[in-house]
Amino acid sequence: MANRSYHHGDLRAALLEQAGRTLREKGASALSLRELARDLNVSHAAPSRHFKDRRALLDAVALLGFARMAEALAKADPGPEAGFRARLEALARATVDFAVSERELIALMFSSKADTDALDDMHEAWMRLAAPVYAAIADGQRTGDVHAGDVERIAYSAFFTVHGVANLASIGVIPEADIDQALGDALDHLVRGLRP
Amino acid sequence: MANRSYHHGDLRAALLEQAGRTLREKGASALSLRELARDLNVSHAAPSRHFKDRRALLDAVALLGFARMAEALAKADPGPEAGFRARLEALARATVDFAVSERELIALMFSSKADTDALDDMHEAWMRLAAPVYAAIADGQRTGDVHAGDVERIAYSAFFTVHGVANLASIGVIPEADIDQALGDALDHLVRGLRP
DNA sequence: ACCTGAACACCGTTCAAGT
DNA sequence: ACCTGAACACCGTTCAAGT
Repeated sequence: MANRSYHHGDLRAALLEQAGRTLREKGASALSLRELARDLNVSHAAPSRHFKDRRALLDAVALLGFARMAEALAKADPGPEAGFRARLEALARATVDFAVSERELIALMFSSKADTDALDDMHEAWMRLAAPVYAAIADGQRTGDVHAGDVERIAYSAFFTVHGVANLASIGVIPEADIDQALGDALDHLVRGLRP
Repeated sequence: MANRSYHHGDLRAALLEQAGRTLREKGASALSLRELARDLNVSHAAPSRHFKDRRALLDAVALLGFARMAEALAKADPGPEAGFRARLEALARATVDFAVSERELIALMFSSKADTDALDDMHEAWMRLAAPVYAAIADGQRTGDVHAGDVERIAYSAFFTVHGVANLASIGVIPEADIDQALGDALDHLVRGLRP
C-alpha cells in the first residue's frame, strides 16, 4: 500500500500483463476487473482510465495473442528450402502447439467479435498470422507441390484444416495423446488435396 | 404473479428453453440465472433446485445443442445413393449452416470443458453427431472414392476441415458472402485428398 | 492526466423456512 | 419435493472529488 501512482503510470501495460496471467489460469469468464485492480494495488475504478470496459480489455488481450501467435508462426517457418510438406507441417505444428498451450487465449481470440469496433486491428493481426501460410502456398506452386489458382483462397483452405485440428485439440475433443496422429492424418490429406 | 408452482413442476424444461432463447439473443456470458428466474416468474433461488450452478445449466444447454446438431446432420444426410461427393457436401453444408445460424450455441458447445464431469454425456452426443460422417467414409471406401484405412481416423480428418470452415464462418473470420466458396474450396481439396 | 471513494444496480450461491 | 426470502460476498460502471 506504500507505492502510490503505480508503475510510473504504466498501469495499462500492467493490467494487460496481469490479465494475461489470470486468463491463462482461470479463463476469460473468471477474469474480473476488480480482482485485477486488487492484484495491482490500485482502486477498482482505476482500470476504466485505460480500458473503457471489460470487453475492451479482453479485446486488447486477444490482439496481443494474435501478435504472439504470428510471432510463433514466423519463428517456426523453416522457409522454402525445407520443402513444401515439411514447411507446411512445421507451420501446422506451431499452430496446434500454440492452441494447446494457450487454450484460454486461443478461445478468447477465436470467440465471436462481430459487433466489436476493434475489428480493423484484428484484421491486421490476422494478416500477419496468415503471411507465412501464403508464402508456403506460393512457393509450393513454384515447386510444383500445389495446383494453380488464387494463393489466398488456397491458403485459406489449408488454414481451415489446420485450424480445425488446433481448435478441437485445444478444447479436448482430440485427446492429448492422439494430437500428433490426428495432425499427421490431416496433413496427409491436405498435401494430397493440394497437388496439381 | 398469479400462477404459483410454475409450469406444473416443469421448471427445469422451462429454464432450458428460456436459456436457449437468451443464449441466442445475447450470448452465454450475458446469461444470468437471476434474469432467467425473473423471466419465468420464479424466485432467484428456484433454478438451483434443477441445476447445481450456472455451469451445469450451460452444460445442459450445450448437450441439447449437440442433440439438435446431430438431428440436423442426420436429416441432411442424403444417403449413399447420392454419391460420395454430394453426400459429403450435404453433410458439410448442414454443419456450416448450423454453425452460422446458431453462433452462440456452437460457441458454447465447442468451448473448453476439460474439467466438466458431464463429459460422458458429451461423448455420447458427439458419437451421434459423427455417425453420418463415419457412414459416408465407409461407403466411400466401398465405392472407391476413399482410400483404405481406419474409418474413424479418416472421418476425423474430414471433420477437422469441415469444423474449421464452420468455426471460422461462425465467428465471422470468413465473411458471410464468401462462405459457399470457402466451403467449396475446402471440399475440393478434401475429396481429392481422400482418394485412393 | 491519472487515480480514489462512494454509490448504484446488478450478480451466483447458500440456507433456513414455508407449502 | 419444490419453491421463497433474506443474507453474503462478490461484480461492472459511473462520477464527483482529490493529487
